[in-house]
Amino acid sequence: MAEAGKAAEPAKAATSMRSLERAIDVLEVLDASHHALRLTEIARRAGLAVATTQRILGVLEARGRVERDANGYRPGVGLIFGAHAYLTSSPLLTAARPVLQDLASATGLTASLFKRLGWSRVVLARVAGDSPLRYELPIGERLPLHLGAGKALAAHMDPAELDEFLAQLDDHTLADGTTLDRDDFLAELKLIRERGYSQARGEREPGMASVAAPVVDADGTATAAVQVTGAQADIPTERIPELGLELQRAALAIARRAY
Amino acid sequence: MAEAGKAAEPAKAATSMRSLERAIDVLEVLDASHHALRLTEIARRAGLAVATTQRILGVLEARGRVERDANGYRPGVGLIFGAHAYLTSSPLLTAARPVLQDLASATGLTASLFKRLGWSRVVLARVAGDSPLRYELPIGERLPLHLGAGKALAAHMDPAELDEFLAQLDDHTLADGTTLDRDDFLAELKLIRERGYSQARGEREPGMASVAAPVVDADGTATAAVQVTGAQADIPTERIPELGLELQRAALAIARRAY
DNA sequence: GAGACTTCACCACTGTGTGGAAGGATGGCC
DNA sequence: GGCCATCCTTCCACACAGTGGTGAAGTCTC
Repeated sequence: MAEAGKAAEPAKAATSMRSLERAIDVLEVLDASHHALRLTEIARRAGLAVATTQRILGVLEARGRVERDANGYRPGVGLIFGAHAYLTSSPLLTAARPVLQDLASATGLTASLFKRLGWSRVVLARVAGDSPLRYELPIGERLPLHLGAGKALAAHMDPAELDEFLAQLDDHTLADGTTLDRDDFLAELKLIRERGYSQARGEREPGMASVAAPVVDADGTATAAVQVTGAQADIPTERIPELGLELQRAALAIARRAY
Repeated sequence: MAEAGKAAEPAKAATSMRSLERAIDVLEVLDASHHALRLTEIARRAGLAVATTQRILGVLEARGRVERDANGYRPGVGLIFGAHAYLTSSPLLTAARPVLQDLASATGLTASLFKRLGWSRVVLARVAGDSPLRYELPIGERLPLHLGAGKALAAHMDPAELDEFLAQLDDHTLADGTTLDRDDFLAELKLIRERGYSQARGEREPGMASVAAPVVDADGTATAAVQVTGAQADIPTERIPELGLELQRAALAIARRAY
């Protein structure tokens, strides 16, 4: 059991602390759905007995981690604190913020930092370049690892992990419709590793382009990456090597301050 | 036992699901501290046995809700999802966003929405007046209920609750150093209730002023509030009644759409 | 290199968390 | 208006998950 259906996570370790584990499952079900869910539905998705699910939700609600109305349960305000605490206490982020600022003003593009989590990446910070509008809270958004700047992270997975990753990716397609060819993909990752930065044009969002470099931590693993994005017109091919270099510098600066 | 030391929460209900309850305690300890904590310290603050605490932290770490390095444990990236899910799925927020936008451009001030949680309030959304919104670290910030716009919420607590609130407030002081006088405070709350909006000048932040109105939900309780803030010079006393009216309109608009 | 501090692994006991089933509540349909 | 289908809630007895003491292994300080 325990299969959430998304298959978006690396293997789940068996552990003691069943109830806690299950509570987190419930929370993840809620986080994944974009609208309110009814008790029965949550129980089904989490693979739990209804009574158990209800008990868990009860506690979570009492603690403000979950809210409910006539339509069912939704994530609750209490969750905000955790995020706020993370955003203010993470050394990675405090290190990255000024660097992103510099990157954005130096290049005129939008600079962002994201971090790997499971088989996806999360946007942790973003600084818009000059183009003022960039409405909304991309922070916390979950993006794929195999598209756009995600490749900078995929390129630095160790082989075993990469296999596992590709295995669960098989049925994905790029935004323009083309299917992902395994060999091409591996070749590109190799190139990224050699060059030290990744680039993408219209992969995740049509008309957009991006360049990204991995931030390697003390262990030498790449769990985060810096990125600049802009309209394809603003990132002509000949500008890419220069941007790549600048991103590597930025990544290094972040790593040095954070770890 | 169970006393976290902060006394910042209303009475904790006794419950089944001990382990989950304790896990949340641990998370709250981490959320409250602005730097990494060691295992022993967390155990102490949460009032738990070290072994227990370690088991909990182990699970949380495996699930990305907690991170750790040589200095101890910190909140983890996983927490971001919850917040993102809340910010995108909350009907209150989707209802409020456009209203805040309007408020900000109509008044030229900064408009924000916050919600009550325990004995404090949390900033949920903020739209800066003229300058297009920079990204919002303030989101998730925890502010007092008895200062500035918090009074709009305090004014609508029921008497029993208000008593409890005042009891745990006794040793607080205003930003300018003056102590809170209970009778004055109650009188002000009464005025706020009658007028429908609250105002403050230099209470929480010197030189700043604010006007706020409560958003009442379906049950008639005020759990959220809208607010505009600006320099004292931008909010002269004669402008306040007009602003108050506008805020009440905004609050009503939000309530209608959200509930 | 001794001392003080951590964190970690182990294990026997007991009380917590479990899930099935039965009782209410609600809503849609004929 | 009555019937059926869903969903939510409450209750209970059992099993096993969670507990916390203890001692070993690790790490930093002076």
